[in-house]
Parts: sequence; C-alpha cells; structure tokens
Amino acid sequence: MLGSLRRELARGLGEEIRRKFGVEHLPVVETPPRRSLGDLALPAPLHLARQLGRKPRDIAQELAAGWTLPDGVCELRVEGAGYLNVFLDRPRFAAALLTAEPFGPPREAPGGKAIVEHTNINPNKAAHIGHLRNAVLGDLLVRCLRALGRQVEVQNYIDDTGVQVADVVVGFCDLEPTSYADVKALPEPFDYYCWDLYARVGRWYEQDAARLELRRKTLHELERGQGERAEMGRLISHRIVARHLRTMARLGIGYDLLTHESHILALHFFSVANEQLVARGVLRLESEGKNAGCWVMPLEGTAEFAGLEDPDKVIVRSDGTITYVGKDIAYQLWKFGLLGKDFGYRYWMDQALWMTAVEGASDHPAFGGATDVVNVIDARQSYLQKIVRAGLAALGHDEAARRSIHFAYEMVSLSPATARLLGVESEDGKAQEMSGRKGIGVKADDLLDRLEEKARDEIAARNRDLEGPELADLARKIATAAVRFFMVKTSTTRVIAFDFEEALDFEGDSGPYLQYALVRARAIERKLAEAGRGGNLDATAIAGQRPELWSDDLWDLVHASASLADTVERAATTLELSLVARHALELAQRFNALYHHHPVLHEEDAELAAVRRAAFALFARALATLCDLLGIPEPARM
RNA sequence: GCGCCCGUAGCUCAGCUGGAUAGAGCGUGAGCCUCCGGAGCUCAAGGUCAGAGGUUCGAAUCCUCUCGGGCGCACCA
Repeated sequence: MLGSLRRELARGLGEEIRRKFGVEHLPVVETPPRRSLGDLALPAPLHLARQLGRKPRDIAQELAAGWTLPDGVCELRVEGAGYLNVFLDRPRFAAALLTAEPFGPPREAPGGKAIVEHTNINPNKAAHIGHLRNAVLGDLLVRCLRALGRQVEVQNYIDDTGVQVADVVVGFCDLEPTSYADVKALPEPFDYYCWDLYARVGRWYEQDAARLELRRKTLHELERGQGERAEMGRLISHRIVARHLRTMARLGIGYDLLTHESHILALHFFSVANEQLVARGVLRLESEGKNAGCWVMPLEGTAEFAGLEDPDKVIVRSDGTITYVGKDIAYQLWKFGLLGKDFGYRYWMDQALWMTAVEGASDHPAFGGATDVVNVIDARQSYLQKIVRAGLAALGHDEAARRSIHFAYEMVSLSPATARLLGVESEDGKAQEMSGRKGIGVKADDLLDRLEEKARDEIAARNRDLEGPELADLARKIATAAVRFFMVKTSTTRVIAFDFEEALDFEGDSGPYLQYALVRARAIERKLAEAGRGGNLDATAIAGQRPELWSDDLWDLVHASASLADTVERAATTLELSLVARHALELAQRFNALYHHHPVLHEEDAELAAVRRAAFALFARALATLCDLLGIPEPARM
C-alpha cells in the first residue's frame, strides 16, 4: 500500500528532475526519523547538489514548486538540509488501506515455479536446533514467496545413502548386532536411540581405525541398494525421516516432495549428467598424482576459485562412487528440467506428501522443472555450492547457474551456559559448536517439550479454568511462536549462540510477545461486538473523519502497518528474512505502547472511537498476516 | 597461506541499498492494574559504533590496512 505510493513519488519526482534540470535520477524514498517531519522523505536534492553545483535546499524549493503531487498526498515541505518531505491525507489513506488487499496484485510477472529446498537432515539421528534454524528459515521463505504470488515447490532432500546413515547401519550390524526385526521393533523415540548410537560408533572407530573398513563396505552396499546393510539403511532412514517430519509438523512445517538420494543413484541421474560433463570437457580423468583414477573438475584459472591449495575437485572417486557435488549437479540439473530424465513418484506413507521412487504411481503432480531454485544450506557449505553452480555454468547453463541461489545462513552454536548444561566443558566464555558425530547438541524435540511445558505453566497460572486438550493446544501454539521467532529474529549472517534461558523467555523480543499483542487487539474487537458495537468498519465514513482525530501515535501504527508488503518483498529479494520478524515486533511494540491511551469501548466521542477502532483493525490485520508468514499461530487466549 | 562471516550499551541484537538527535530486548534502579488482558507499559542510568587512514557537503554504513573472534578450503556431507 505504502509501496505503490513510494514508487509513484519516485517516478513523479524523477520526471520533475528531468524536466527542470535535464538530469536522469532515480530518487530514493525514505521514512523520516520523526513523524513531525513527514510520512515519506525524498533526499534527492541532497544527492543532486554536487552534480548540479547548487545548494540542496534551493534544488528542493525549485522541485517543490509546481509539482503535481500524487493522489493522497496533502502536503509537501522542504525540511532539514534539503529533504522533500511528504505528508499524507491520514483519513483517506487509512480508509483506502481498510479496503485494500494486504499484498495487492503482484508487482512483477511472477515467473515460473520456484523450488525451495530446505531441512535436508541426514536421516540417521534426531533433529537438533541447528536443523531447526534451517527449516524455519526455509519455511518462512516459502510462505513469503507464496504470499507474493509465486508458485513454490518445497523439497526436502533425504541423503539416505551417505556416510552418516552408513555409520548407524554399522552400529546396528557390527557394534551392537541387532536383527532387522528388532530394529524395526525398537520403541520410539527411535531418532533419540540413533543419536546415541551414532556417537558410540564414532568413538568405536577411534579405538580401532581398521573398523572404518566396515563403513566403506556399508557405504558401497547403500549405494548399490542391495544386501542386508542396504535393507537396514532403508529401515533406519525411513523411521528417522518419519520422526523428522513429525518434529517439523509440530512447528507447522511441511513439504511437497521428499527427494531421496538413493533414487538419484538408482535411476542413474549422474550417468546422464556425467555424459554431458565429459562431452563438454568439464570433467577430466586423472591418470596420476593423488587423484589418480578419479574424474575431477578443474577449478583453477577462475577468479572465483583463486588461491586454492588443490585446484581440482573430485567428482567421481577412484572406486567409481560419486561424491556429493556430483550427485548435487545432477539433482540441480533435474530441478531446472535440464537433465532429460525424471523420478518416479509415490505417496509418503498415507499422508498427502509425495516422495521420489524408482517406479512410481502413474498419476502424480509435475515436480521439478523450475525457473528458480533456492537451496537453504548453512554457510559452511558455501564452497561446495559454488562448485555446483560452476558445474552448471560449465555445461553452458548460465541462466540456470544465475538462478540457482544458495541461501546461506550461519550455524547455531551453544552458549557456554547451555554447553555446560549438556556436560560439555567450554573454553572460557566461548560458544561451543554442536557435533552430531559426538552427540553434542540440543535436540529439537527436547527444546519443544521444554517450551510447551513452560507455556503450559504460564497459561495455567493465568487461566485457572483451562485444562486438557485446550491447554495443550495453546501451549503448543505458544511454544511454536517462541522457537520460530527465536530462529528468525537475528540476521542470517550471524551465528546464533543458543541459550536455553534466552530461548525460554516469553517476554520482550519474543514470539509470545507478538501473540499477546494480537490477542489483546482481538479482545477489544470482541468486547465491541458483545456490546453491540461491532460489525464492519465503514471505510467511507473513516475517509471523511477530521484529520485531527488521527493523532501521531495512532497514525504511526497505520503507517507501519501499511509497509507490510514492502517489507516482505524486501525480505524475499535480499533473503534477509529477519526483516519480517523485526517488522512484526515493531508493530506489536507500537500497539502495546499506545493502546491504553486510546480506549475504544469507553470512548464517548463516536468519531474518535471509530478512528481508533480502524487503526487497531489495520494493525491487527497486518500483524496477523506477518504472524501467518512467520508460522506463528494465533491463540484464542493465553 | 587463501576465501567467507562477525566486531555497535554490562549481555543478546537492530540500524531500512551514505542522510535528520545511533535504537530495541535482557539485566540494573524507580514507578504503573476499582478503567477494552501486567506474557504489558512509563521513566532513569548505560556508547571512543574494535582501531587507524581515506572518499564525501555528510560515514556505524563505502574503500584500504591493522587487531580480535567464528567458519570453510577431503576420494565426508
């Protein structure tokens, strides 16, 4: 809403500048630091001063004179060093906002399908809070893109043939021999059992390096897909994925397709990709040196990969197996519909979720074939993702390489206090990295359990009458809000040092704070309805109210609510998703700060009450929309 | 050695593609519930924006260097 006005102002002023000074300039539109200065600010005169060799204020005066302003602007002032500040017609703007769609029509042609890949947890142990950051960010991105009109396909990549699964297979087959039937019969939580077993296998290898031969043997069987160990691998992977999906479902996170690495192998995706890679001369068979017998991708000579110790990346190992990068190039080609080969598909268990298959159902939705691909993968894998991109480009798929985005975010480590809680000694005051291999980390379900328990206590203390399923449901909603907000409130470029005490805090910068503000705004509306003063807001009447009724603080709330679409769009384009969380927080803070100065139910002046009600309605709609994007559920009470 | 990320209040973090008086939360101190929900609000204290140069009318923001911290640079992913 505010966005279209910003664009109109920028375009209008640009024309004015061209007409009066004969210069091409694309004006930026800012928000002034104080409302008394205006609703929007155009610093163009400051930018033009040097080029035109004139004082900014003079330029501003000249531009202001005779400029026909866009509809809805009621005043233009020259402020400060030479800003052109715009004041909006408050009643009319609020009225227009009341009847507008939150996101309006898509600004640009939405383009084709976008594939977002996230979660991607190795199916060999329980999900931890690092995986949670990935899934929560990925899911937020998906929700933002969909809100902006994009068609999105969500994929969760299951590496069911990798070393990590192999290690747990070794655990069940060699370290603690357990029959297939017994593994199948192990009680839940199966992922917790594997978490410990995986760590034990790691220590077991350390005691005798010869045992690593078992890992190699297992890995080969997993890749071939045949034999006892492959069967065991499938069982483990299946049971763990079921647990991961359940964990994510607690947070409202879901997927369209589970892509299995085993199917990429079984359907020989890489062979097809490999033909192209060899034909194009992207891969080279090494006959000597440390990479003898391997197919490598030479990276030297490009600025992007300058300064590497070893300028060659192994794609096919000397034993004929394929590295992760090789598989990922093939997978990436498939995502863009460039491989010339497709998976089979079938339902995952009985849910409305699809998974890849070797031979699948005859009738299934079309997967893959996207125009844009976003891979949500932590920043430690940037180097590998760059190689995958370079592979696409080397095959001549420059467009696909350009549209292949690695959404890199920093990892989650443990605060010293939390590390100590887990029995890990941390060096003086330093954060401790998690390690699945060592079994060091906070499990996602443990965190959720603790959050729900705390939420239940907090709710029960405030609402004595609540119990049973209703209480459990509210607790789940509040726990979801807490963890999801925690994971997205900080910039993606920053390492999160996870701290239990901070994560369990429902006050201040937190998900429950947002929920509380929303619940309170809803309560006002409910009370009005109970008093027979509810019903639809009359936009025409609002538009005609005296502007003085819109005090600055109420107007600020509306102003902030109106930049929702802008913020979401900026977040989606820059992949700085914390903007969504921060905007929601800003709205909630503004509302909390002012609502008790602006009674609605007890206001005798009907016009003033109507204005306040409209402001709160606009706020509630904006915050509810943002919470929806953030995956923060709205509790009926709390 | 090379590459990426970070350094802003005691702690955790914002600071909108250079702009108006650097802001929140936690913590600390003092207040606010006969009045639409106190998971809230108000006020106070708290800053060499790591450091040094440079560009600019203007730098926390851009450039260079230095110092700290994190993470990468496998026939693991």
